[in-house]
Amino acid sequence: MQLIIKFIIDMSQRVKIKAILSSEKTNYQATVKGWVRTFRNNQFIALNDGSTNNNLQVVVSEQDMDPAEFKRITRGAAISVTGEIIPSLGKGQKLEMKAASLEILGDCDAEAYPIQPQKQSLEFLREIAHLRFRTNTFGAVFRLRHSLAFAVHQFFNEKGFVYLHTPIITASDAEGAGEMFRVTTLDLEKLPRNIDGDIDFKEDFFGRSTNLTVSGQLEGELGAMAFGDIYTFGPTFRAENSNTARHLAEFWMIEPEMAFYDLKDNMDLAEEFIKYVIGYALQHNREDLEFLAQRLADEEKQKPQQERSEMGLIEKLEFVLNNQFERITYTEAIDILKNSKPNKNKKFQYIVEEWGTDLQSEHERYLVEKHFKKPVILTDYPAAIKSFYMKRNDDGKTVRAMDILFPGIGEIVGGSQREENYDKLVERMESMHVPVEELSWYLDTRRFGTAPHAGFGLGFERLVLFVSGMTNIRDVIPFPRTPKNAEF
RNA sequence: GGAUAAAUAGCUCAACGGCAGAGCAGCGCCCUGUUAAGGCGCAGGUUGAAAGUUCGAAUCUUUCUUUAUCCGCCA
Repeated sequence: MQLIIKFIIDMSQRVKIKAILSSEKTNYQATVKGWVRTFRNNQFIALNDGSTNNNLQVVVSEQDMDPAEFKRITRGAAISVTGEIIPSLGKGQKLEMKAASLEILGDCDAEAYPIQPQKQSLEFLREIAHLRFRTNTFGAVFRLRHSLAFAVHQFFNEKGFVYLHTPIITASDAEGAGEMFRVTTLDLEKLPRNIDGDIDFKEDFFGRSTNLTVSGQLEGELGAMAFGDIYTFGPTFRAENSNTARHLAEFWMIEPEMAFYDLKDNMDLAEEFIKYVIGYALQHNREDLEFLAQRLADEEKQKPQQERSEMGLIEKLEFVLNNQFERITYTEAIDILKNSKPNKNKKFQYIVEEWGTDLQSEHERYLVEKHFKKPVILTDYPAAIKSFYMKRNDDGKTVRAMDILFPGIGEIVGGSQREENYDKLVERMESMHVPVEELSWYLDTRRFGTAPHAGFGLGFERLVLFVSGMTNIRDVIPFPRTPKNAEF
């Protein structure tokens, strides 16, 4: 607060529009710099500088200006204005700036500028992702994204976690988390071959085959075995040909890994974490959320009655904050689904019949959106459908896995307690054809002072998707990478 | 990877076998305390691409491209 006041007093400094609008103060000189959103009535400039979704109304007088200069005040132009902040003479805003001097910093050809003061489709704006930040919707989304990222670090920092940077380039392709992108400096026109005719990766940059990471978990576990609690937060790459509104080829994942945690501790942390960052956004991004809530409400009006959601965006976020996530086992979920109406009426595309099959999206959605109507943590999945590193339960059939399912998003968190017993882990790897030799460094944690531990992965964009109320994951990352798309 | 749908002016859409249109944006003029300002006028098109059916195709058929939605993979 002190900083803001200092900026206001020092009139030679540029002041952020957010600081001006959030203060009651009037009758002082200030300089603002930003981009013209609209220019109404040859008199009123709606100026936005990205600090807030709200614009500052700048009042200019045509008579006081050089006509050539005046014509350059166009939608999209970057300008610097110095003037007095006064109580607005018109309705619709409390404050406005009476311009004393105005400088065009950067012209904007209004005819060629694709951002227009009307509803533009999200698909079109996605094609001009380099300019879409300048719209209200994307301004709100990406300020929100920033806040959520900041809250992630703050949460873990407050809890004493160490932020560990796990590698982006990795030589292990044994994690089974998905198809990988190859990293190479080999000349694709002239690939070196060994005696057997295979590609000779000894000639490659790292002297071996390398890929982009699909998960920092295995390296994260190494850190947890020293620091106790660590988290990673970095880009993750999956070369899956996934064409959905909730998959990206390049996305940001948060992966905490905690020594001495069991599955319950893991769930408790995940729930506390999600609630913390949502709470942070509610507290710090009220205006952006209110704008996004309105946008969502307008969108909902277009839908048929039964498809509309019962809660508004902010209401939905507060509901998540104030209610316990439902915790049930896979086995309980199967029972609920078996006895559910859509299963009995054969409304499900995939009818739930026996224990052991993986749940389909429609089943997850039924549990979350119809049955419990809140986030659900599913635990203790059949071992056969989960990864090699998950700890086996005493029943021999299930593993200590947990997936957190969110309405509209599906799986937002996937995690587990890890198998800390060397022999059991190796046995499991062998039966799942995971190359034991290649992961000897990972197995060393189980050889030297192994300890119970657990962790999870949270898809950051899926979190932003949920909090922003957007529906396509491509609209919550600045420059989405998806199959057949790596523009910008 | 599979299924379905869509593609018309810069943008958002209409025309659904018979002359391709509106709103917004742009340009010109007018108005001047506006609120995605308003008024009058002008300009803007190889209807995603290619082929076919037809007297006639934006409209029907086929192929391709791109996009969206759903499913699969998953965070």
